[in-house]
Amino acid sequence: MSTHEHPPFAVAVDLAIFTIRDGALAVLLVERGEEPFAGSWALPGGFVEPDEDAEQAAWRELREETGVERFPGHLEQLRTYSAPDRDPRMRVVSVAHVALAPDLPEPQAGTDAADARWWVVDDVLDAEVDGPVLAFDHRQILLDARERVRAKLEYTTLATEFVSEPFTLPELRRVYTAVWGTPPDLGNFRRKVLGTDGFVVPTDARGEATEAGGRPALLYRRGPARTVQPPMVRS
Amino acid sequence: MSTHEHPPFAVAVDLAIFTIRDGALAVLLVERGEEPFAGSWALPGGFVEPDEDAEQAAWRELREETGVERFPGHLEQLRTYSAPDRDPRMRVVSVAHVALAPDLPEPQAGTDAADARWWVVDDVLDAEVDGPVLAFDHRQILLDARERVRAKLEYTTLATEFVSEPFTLPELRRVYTAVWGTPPDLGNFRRKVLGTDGFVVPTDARGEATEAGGRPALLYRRGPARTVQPPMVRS
DNA sequence: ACAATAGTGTCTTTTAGACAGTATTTG
DNA sequence: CAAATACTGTCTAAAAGACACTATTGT
Repeated sequence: MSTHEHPPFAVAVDLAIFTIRDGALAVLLVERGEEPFAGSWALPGGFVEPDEDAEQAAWRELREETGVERFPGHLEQLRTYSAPDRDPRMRVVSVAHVALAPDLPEPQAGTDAADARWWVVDDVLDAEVDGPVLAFDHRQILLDARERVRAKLEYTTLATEFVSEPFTLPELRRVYTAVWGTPPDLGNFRRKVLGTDGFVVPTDARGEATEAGGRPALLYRRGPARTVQPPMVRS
Repeated sequence: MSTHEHPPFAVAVDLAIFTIRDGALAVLLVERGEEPFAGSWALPGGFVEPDEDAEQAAWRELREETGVERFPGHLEQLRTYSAPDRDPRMRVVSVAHVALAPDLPEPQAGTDAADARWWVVDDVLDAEVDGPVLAFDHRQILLDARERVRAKLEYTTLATEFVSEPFTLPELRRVYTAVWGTPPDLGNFRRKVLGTDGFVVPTDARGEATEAGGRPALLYRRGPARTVQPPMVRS
């Protein structure tokens, strides 16, 4: 490869930050205050600085956009989007990331963002009407990010990153229900989670019953296992 | 995000091009003729041009490096490597890709490359001695690429991209043997492949017996299925 | 007691693991 | 015929699917 004539690019990170809110998978979007796409909604993101790699930039943006000092969840690279015309201002290559976390506080609007809020993902992607218009290629990024999360719940223990410790199995099951859109069978779900070594580790405590009554659930913490084999299957 | 002060990056693609040669998984490497890492071996790659995205750049490099007009296999993005010091000359972000193909001709050395040849992947990554030294972070890229291929053979029909049509089931089984390092059980392998709708489609022809004799195998073509569910498992 | 939620047990079906056997070719 | 390779069948074990049942809480 030649060391000459490599055109300059800007390199950015974009983040699909997911959480579970009110039993649904939600994503953090910011309303753009400037052209292009002023008034549209976008995934939070920013440029990679000279002394950091894409992952460090993503962690930094994660703290800035959520207003949390130490982000409590999981972050991983999704893929890179590099269509020449994806940003009309200039050539920007974006290294998209997926982040998961237990319920986070309402976000702070950033300096360039008119507003920032959680959206129900299915309302953004699947709604016939009323969904926000997403800027740039962020609709595609969000589609890919949702599919990544759906797939990873099958063969990893990632679902535990959506709940704060300690947690109950019904809580964990609600994560699957929210992400997959349909609840896994109760008994089979418990059998799979408890039968997978290191998925969850029991505590000797139990949670509280709701106002309406009902048996309090046992509390668990995340186990050391990262994969589930054979995978849990979506029907 | 600010539209000001985004430092210039070069954006490159690097390719882990895999094929099966003599029953082993092989990867194409080029010997570097220039500093840095002159004399080391590297994954083929090049810079992304102003009017193309990373995938187009990867297809272009694929044709250039293999010397093939229409590359016959599969290409997908792996992940992006962006450590600030990964290239000592300047800031280069690399969008790595994985390519698979049936046996390709011996490669042509490119303009900057002193030499180019196929290497057995395990000799490059696992050998205690004698393995080539890989330039930049290409050892890590190759490790990630091999793991991607190993994993994808489990839950996709990608193995068929390693053989040319028409092919036999014993040929296809040798692909799994090469990639996983251990042969899947004969009967169970056939049951799984033939029992997965659209994995392979039979032809009415059969192949030729070897010189040493033996029953000729039936010939198949790739089917429309892209995923295998439940997955084929490595023991 | 009843509603609500958590948790257990069990029967059936599907699939993988292991491995023995049969079939068809060349020399 | 033997050697070599391709292919089939079968028994067992593991796991998932479906679904009924028991347990513990609040009002």
